[in-house]
Amino acid sequence: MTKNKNATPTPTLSDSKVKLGDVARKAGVSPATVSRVLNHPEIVSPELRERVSRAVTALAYTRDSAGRALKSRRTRTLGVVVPTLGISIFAEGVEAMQNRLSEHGYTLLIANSQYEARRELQEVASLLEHGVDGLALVGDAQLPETHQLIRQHGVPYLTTYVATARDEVQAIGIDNEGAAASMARYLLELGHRHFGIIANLPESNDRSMSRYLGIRAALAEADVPLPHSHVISMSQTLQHGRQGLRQLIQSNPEITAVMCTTDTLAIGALAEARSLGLKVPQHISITGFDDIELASQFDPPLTTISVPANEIGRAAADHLVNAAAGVRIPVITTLPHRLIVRGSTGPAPGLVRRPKLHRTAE
Amino acid sequence: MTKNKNATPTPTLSDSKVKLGDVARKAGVSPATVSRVLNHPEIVSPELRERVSRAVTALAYTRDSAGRALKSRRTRTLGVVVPTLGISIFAEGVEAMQNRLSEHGYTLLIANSQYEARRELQEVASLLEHGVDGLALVGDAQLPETHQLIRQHGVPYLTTYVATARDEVQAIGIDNEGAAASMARYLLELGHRHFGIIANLPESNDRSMSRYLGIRAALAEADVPLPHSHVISMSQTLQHGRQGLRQLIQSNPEITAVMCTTDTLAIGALAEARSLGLKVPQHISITGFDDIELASQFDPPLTTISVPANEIGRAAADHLVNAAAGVRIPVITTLPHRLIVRGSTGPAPGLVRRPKLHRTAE
DNA sequence: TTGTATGCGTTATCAT
DNA sequence: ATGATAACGCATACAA
Repeated sequence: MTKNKNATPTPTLSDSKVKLGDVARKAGVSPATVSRVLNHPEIVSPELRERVSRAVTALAYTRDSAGRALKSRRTRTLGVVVPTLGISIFAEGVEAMQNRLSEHGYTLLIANSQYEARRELQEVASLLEHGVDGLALVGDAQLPETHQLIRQHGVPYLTTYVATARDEVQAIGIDNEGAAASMARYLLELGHRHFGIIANLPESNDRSMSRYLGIRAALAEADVPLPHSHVISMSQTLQHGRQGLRQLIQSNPEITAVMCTTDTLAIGALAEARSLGLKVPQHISITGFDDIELASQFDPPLTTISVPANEIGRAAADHLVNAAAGVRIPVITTLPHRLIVRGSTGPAPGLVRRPKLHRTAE
Repeated sequence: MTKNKNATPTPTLSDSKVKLGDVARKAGVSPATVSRVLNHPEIVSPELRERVSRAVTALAYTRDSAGRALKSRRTRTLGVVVPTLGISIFAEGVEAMQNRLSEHGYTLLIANSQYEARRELQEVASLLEHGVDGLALVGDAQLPETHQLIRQHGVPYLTTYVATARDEVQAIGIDNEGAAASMARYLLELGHRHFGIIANLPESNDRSMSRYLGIRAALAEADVPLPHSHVISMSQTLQHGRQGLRQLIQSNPEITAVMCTTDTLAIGALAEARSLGLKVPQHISITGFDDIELASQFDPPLTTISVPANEIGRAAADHLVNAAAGVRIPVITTLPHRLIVRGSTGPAPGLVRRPKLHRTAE
């Protein structure tokens, strides 16, 4: 820990310890003026503004965020907690959010919960302690303490990837239940009557649960039974998608349509179907949810629901930046999803009814 | 903006504005003592320690990061800039890094450069202004200004996913060139003599460039020519992988082995090979790089190089936390990669030589 | 329009 | 071992 004063000969770039006062001295103005030029340039006379700006660049001055935050009570930092970055729609949403925040001079703190509500709480606590000006969560399965803690801190926050949330929490996302139901109805129209479901339903994944419930509701409405044995819960990997399909088909050979709550599971299922010698969609139809990049490129391409992760991330960023600036926005935003019909679905075997193409929902 | 003093009846959770002084008063000690209990419990008498702890929990006190940072000159925040989170190995690395930092009480600021060096510089500047205690970058293609800026701030940093970097920059990653060369040698042993390459070579992707150079070197050493027309540069999507293979094969039907610098390109190529009626590996061998989840699940499963993204993220986190604490670590870490032979590669058509299985390199 | 002066919440140095 | 006190760097209320 040795202080290296005057270690480098160049005076301008020598020490990173340039502070507001140094700039002020160099420009021959008061510290307050420098601060004004930096924060509200319009209220400073052009000449001083110019003088100060030159001094700033000459000294390569950058504001110290700590002093700034202490005085202004804002860190220009937002936080986000996602289940995992390993799921591409979350990675995409986070990236979109960061891109938008970058335009606003904000910066993004990221954390992941691994689908565990308790861990989510811990990460939220950590982010709050680090002074985030706002917070984005995913889904609607937080512990009550989590909401309590955030509110106690008086920090604006919202949840994403769902359209509605309990407890007056703002939400930006899609109607998972409705989307899944529309997918089920589409398959019903194709004549399918024997459904299998592969869903990842850990405790704190309410999105998959909503999707599952949406399917259930649509089938119930059409008086199509969905026995317990036709529903399999699997964690979200290609491997488990394969395994799910195998179990489903071996125990219930009558199934003609397998609905998965995510594309990852669905693509695993597609791969396994091929391994089992099942032709898709001639023998069996398979659907996903999310519309990840691979969905359109797989053989056969996957019928799925597109989730506008980019828009979600952008909207969350905009909303939080506004809220942090004190602008109250009462919007609960339900973003549109789309049912994208591709090659993995077709009429139930033995029927001649043709699928309608490219229906859009909502 | 109305101050709501005493708005809630519960005194303990009412205002988030509990500060160190409040705790001190409640515990009947000085602020200094509270600070000591929080930061150096061991130098405080057990009784006071106890009294203070109780007051802390009773008031639900959390330290204010701004005041803390201002005084201690550390934010307990690290920054990372990746090209994009859309590439799974980067998402995986970032997640691993965050997980590790979380254990240390650190928090992670994230930014993405979209493979643009100038943007990377901007994001670095932003992170530095936000007071990060350390910084992780990707690759070795930064602008000189980027390094200059970071050093000027005196912040510890390193670069990842590469084993070496110019200018004495610390690096944690794999030997991309060597790994790609070993893959090329493996294909040479299988009898291949006509190679095609699909690489994503934007200006600031030195990893792909290294891989490409590694291949080139291995082929040159074996006196196998690699004509210009056999090398195609494509951005990293499945679509472009398809397109790359099509162009390559249509223009150069003699090619029997296509090496891609990433799995995404390779899987696109595999998909296109199937569309073109080419059997893999009977007619053509295809290789990737990264070993993403899909690589082992595709049909045929992809021969590739595994990149230990988790280890990279963890090591980067550990290194930076140490460095931020003032511990100087001179380690440049080259992590091991593995050549993973799967079903997408086989002997060159017309030969009976069999592939050796599961060789590991380095 | 510009300057002066104060305090944001914390930690650390100094006494005691 | 504990308490008083002085910064840390900046933004703003107020004075000029």
